[in-house]
Amino acid sequence: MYRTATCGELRNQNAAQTVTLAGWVQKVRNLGSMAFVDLRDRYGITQIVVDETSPRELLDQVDQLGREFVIQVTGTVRERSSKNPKIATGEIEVLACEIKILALSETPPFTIEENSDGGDDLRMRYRYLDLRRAPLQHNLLLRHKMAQSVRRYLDGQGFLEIETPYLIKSTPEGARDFVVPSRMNQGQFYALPQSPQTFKQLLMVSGYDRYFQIVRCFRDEDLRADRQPEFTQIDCEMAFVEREDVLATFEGMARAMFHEVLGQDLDKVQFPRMTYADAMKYYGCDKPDIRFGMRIAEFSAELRSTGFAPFDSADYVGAIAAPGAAIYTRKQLDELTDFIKRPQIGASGLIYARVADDGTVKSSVDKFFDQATLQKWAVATGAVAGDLILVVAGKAKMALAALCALRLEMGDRLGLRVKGVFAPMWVIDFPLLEWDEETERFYAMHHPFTSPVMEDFELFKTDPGRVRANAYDFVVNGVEVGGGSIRIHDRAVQSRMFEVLGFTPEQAEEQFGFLLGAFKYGAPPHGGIAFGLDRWCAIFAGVDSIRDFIAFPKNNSGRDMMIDSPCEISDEQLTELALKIK
RNA sequence: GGUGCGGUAGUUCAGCUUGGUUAGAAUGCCUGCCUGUCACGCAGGAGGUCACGGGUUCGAGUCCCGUCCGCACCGCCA
Repeated sequence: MYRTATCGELRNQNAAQTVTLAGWVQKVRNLGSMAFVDLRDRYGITQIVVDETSPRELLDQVDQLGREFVIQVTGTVRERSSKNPKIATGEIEVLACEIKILALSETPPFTIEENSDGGDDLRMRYRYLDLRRAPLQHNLLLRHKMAQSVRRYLDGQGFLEIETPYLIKSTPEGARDFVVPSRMNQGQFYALPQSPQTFKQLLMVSGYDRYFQIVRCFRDEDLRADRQPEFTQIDCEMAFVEREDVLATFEGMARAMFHEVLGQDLDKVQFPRMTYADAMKYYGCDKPDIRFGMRIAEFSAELRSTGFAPFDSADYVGAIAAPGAAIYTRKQLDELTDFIKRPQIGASGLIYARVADDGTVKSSVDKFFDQATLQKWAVATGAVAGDLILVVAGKAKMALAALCALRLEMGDRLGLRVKGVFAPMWVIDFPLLEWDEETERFYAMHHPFTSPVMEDFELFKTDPGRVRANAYDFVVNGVEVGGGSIRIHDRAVQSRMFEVLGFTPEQAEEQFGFLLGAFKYGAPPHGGIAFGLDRWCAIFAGVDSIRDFIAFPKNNSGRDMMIDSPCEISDEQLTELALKIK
């Protein structure tokens, strides 16, 4: 037996017991005729001591230990004469009588501590060392708890966990596919699934009316802090349901997770619902952070022909009021101006107005607007004495994006985006279709299997862009954590959808014939949702990047820096696959 | 595809704006001393292709151009 206890469990009540511990050497503190060794495993750190009562060779042995050596220590638990309240085992130490080295270690390239001195690059290359650090272990533990919580809840609701294939078929819609060449079918390729979408719908046709899967999905698109080429979805589908059934079921799941994982019981009232149109209007994006107000007020119409060129020529003028920010200095305002003038946003400028203590409004454009007009700005944005009104004008898309970014920036600066506070919500009534200027055709905003809101069905003929989708996103603190829809289960509606998307019947048949075929044999009404597990973990931990919730993530350019992939393959492999690299 | 920031000791960084003696700090590492440490302490030591290539200059870590790499963002992500 390698150990009788872990490094995190011994307390005063274990005093006088003989124990054997095994773990990694965190630190050796050699004081001459006595020495301390911090022994670490994933449960904690226990102090090993060798003192004047110990045999001389034990002290010599301790002197030979290096960081990250794996050792096994047998000794007696005793109360410390000077305790350390900072660690759980700080009351006790183990007086060693035998130390065995199980494995040597080279000096690691960075410190294996709470706050490592290693940079991202290095930590990724030595991910197996990085994963020894407590913060990473806590992250993976959090992820484990979330996955368990999901399974418990959904199992309790009668959902079956069913696996779907990873080697499937490439489709042109949506994200780029990762493809896998087939050796047995030369010149042909599998694609890795962007999501198990069509398979879960087929499972509904097959009568498994409640399905879920915690499943890896693959998208060959550029990465971000919150986007990895392979990521994990909590993928769910239900039959014989309407939107309300889906929302209620998964609101329940979210509550269970908040309770079980974070110990937070959310308000009993239903999660707020907001239409896509309202989200865009008041928050400038489809995933608002509603932990704080500062809603966008539009006053495009009122400000036309006032002689102020940036407003007169703009097709949109909007503003937000930052509470208490009237004290902002010129320098801070310049920073905000630069912030929205960045090429990523591309606003041409920022107009500001301060609300003084007496309620008068003093703006950067006083020459063009009288006090009565400025007062209207204050009323529209809800600004009161001490607030700062920030106005952006320009093309609607850009101005709303700028106001959205500005709102979040001010939220951060004013400490309104409080860690540990969660504002879950549903965004509903997304547009079904999105017009693409480049290819001059409609694309499905969600995916081509999303059901339109039936009362909008007639608009298909006249104004397809205005058809709403029976789709919904689950948003927490400004992050899209999940999304889903009621699906089309009617062959005729599905055909109509493909038609609007510019598919010929032949193309539709070739790409999705299996689904259309299945719908011939009795497809129940169904709908579902998928949540991004990695993102949900990051949200719960209050950080922006999902990388530290994935054991072995990829870097910015999609590389695994540890195993060094992707990499070239041998000529033999290429020949076998009938592939040629040009 | 694009924008911004960065690349200097094992590691994290300073130095670059204003080019000029032997490139510094902290930490880690090594050696010695040390009986209650837990960021142990004290003394000493080793450790550098200043990412790579080109250019400007009497002279480049420092200025310019290109390349590569990392990070963040825009496009993209049904």
